Amino acid sequence: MSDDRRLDVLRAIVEDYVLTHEPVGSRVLVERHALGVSPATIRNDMAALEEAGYIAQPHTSAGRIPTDKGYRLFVDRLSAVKPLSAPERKAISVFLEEAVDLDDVVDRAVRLLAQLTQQVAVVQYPSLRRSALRHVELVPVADDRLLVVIITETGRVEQRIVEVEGMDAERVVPELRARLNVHAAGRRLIDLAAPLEEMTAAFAPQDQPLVRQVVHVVEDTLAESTEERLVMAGTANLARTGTDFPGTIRPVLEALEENVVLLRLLTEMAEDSAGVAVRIGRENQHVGLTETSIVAAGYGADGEPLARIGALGPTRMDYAGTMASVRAVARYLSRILAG
Amino acid sequence: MSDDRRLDVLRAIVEDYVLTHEPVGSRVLVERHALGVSPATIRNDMAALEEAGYIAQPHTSAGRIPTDKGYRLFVDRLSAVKPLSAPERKAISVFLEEAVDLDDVVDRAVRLLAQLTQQVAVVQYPSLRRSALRHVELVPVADDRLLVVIITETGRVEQRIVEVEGMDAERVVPELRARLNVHAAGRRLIDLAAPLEEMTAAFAPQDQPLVRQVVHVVEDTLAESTEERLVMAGTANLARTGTDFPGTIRPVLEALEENVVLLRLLTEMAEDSAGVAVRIGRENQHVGLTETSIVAAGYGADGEPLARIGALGPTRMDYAGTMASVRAVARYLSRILAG
DNA sequence: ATTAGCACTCGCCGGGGGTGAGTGCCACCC
DNA sequence: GGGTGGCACTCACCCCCGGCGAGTGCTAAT
Repeated sequence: MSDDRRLDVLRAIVEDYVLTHEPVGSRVLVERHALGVSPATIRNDMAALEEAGYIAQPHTSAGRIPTDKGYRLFVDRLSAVKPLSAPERKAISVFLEEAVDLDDVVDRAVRLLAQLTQQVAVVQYPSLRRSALRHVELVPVADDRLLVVIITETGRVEQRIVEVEGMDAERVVPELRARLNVHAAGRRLIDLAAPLEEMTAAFAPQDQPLVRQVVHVVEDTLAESTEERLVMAGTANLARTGTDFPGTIRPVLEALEENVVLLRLLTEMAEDSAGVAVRIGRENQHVGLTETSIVAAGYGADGEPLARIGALGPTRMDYAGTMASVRAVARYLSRILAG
Repeated sequence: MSDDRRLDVLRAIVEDYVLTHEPVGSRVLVERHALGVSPATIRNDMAALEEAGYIAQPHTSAGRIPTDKGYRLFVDRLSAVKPLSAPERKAISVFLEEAVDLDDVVDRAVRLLAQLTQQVAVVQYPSLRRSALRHVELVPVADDRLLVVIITETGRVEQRIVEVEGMDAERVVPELRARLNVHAAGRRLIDLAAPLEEMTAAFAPQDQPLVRQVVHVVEDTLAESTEERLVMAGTANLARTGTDFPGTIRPVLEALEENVVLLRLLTEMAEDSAGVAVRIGRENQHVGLTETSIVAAGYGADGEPLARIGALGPTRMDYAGTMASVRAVARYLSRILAG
């Protein structure tokens, strides 16, 4: 028995099932794919594939459907990411380039991805952690309140308000603003700690509390909060076919509202050689997502991605197409942000 | 025939139907409500109510369900907004007061409302249009790029980047920053036009393009873009019962993704005397929302609301409870933002 | 190793009768 | 004239059942 043919059979089953949403039997398999053998032979292969856990039967007299394990093998070894056509790539590029600012870029990217994949699309905001600082601005807005505005190389602006008692705005703030920008400009968070510590030491003792507070806020803002923002589009695609999920899509929607869950998932996902990561069905431990698959890719600088984008849909999805779209959008997003 | 009793019957039908999600017949009506007459009498009343268009029969041998018109009468004349209990109010207040900044307030409010109503909750960000300006900050970030940061009385911070050729940052920007803050501080958009025009005229002719551009951005930012932000929670509640919507919830989810549609809807809705506005079923022209009702209320200053919040669910919803929750959250939101 | 043949399983579909909730109407009562 | 009991009627829902057919696993032959 040929192992190659068995894999061909698995590939054919996945492709047919994704297309038709119906269990696929041995006869249609030989009709639709040039397998060169009879249905009986296929049946033997299918029995072996089922034994190995790659496919399953919904009930006795039905065809086979792929298991999570079957999809995994398909994704890892049987499917090639099919590149998009030139016009498609052109359309993506043009659409994204029309964006007027970062929010618009992200918004367009997520809608585009939802449209392309016909799945739920998720875009994580560029992470400040790995993004270099461009400018810090301090604005006193009341006797005891100081607004800290942080501008990054990616064009992102974050603001925080710190409350400080007995602040001498006239004297300290301009100096702090100047020093901060000298020490911070162009640096990434990871390179900031030492220079800022040095800078703090240079201030007079009575000003140190204020300085420390501001430094803390700058570091804090870059480190945490902004990594947590993401936008989503295409949730309506979940309701496309009633048969896609057992019962309701409620648990999926609930999981999607937990941004924390999604963010953890995205950051956990390691990319393979093609730059795309895939989680299939129960590989997602989260209870609401055991019937879904997620395709994700990083964007930003090539070596070290700033953030990730992803597409989420039923395990029975067009992996090749989805992976191609996710990768393409991630690449154009990187290009836009770099330019 | 007593008109009062007919209205009692309608109220009883709405209440039972909302509770059971099943067409309600004459017998259960007299069993569950102290109507004091026999089922036969109720049947006559029901025939009259159906004739008048307030209720309908799904099929010949079924009970009655309310029509949109029936819900409308119920909301307008038959239901009192039932105030929340003291512990409930306390919990709302405490939960919202724990918020650390505006984003957090809005996020907590929307989740809270979704939880309370078991519907989809929507919160519109406080509108800058009616919010007074606190401070404008100008930050040159490159030779030809100027960052404009706008801070409002509600603590909102908006930023825009304007591109200007041949900007003399050293000279003009500080002056413009100073003048802007003198002329704009504490004013609402509606009061800004004249002072800004005057201010612009005071600048040297060669600086006018820059000044006009910045003024334009300030006015623009306050007028439009920021009114368009809203957050949503509880979409999973749409999938609670499969029977709530004919077929799928897909059109509803699609409509909900069109923020523009929701924003228009919210701003169109006029509040009644109780401070709550209700749109029922087909009163929402938007095609995806003809099977849903929306309960909305403004928040912010009492006279002139800054923005609106709303709860959206199937027309068959608990109007009294939803209206109470929406009103309560709106009030506490107003209080938090004022404090 | 592959294949044709064959018996077997079992989900799906359509038809049909029974059931019961609910109605509309009519005659009657106060 | 409004309210009521009685009654025939309608019709969605449920369950049962038999036929159908897709698909399988097994076996024997090539």
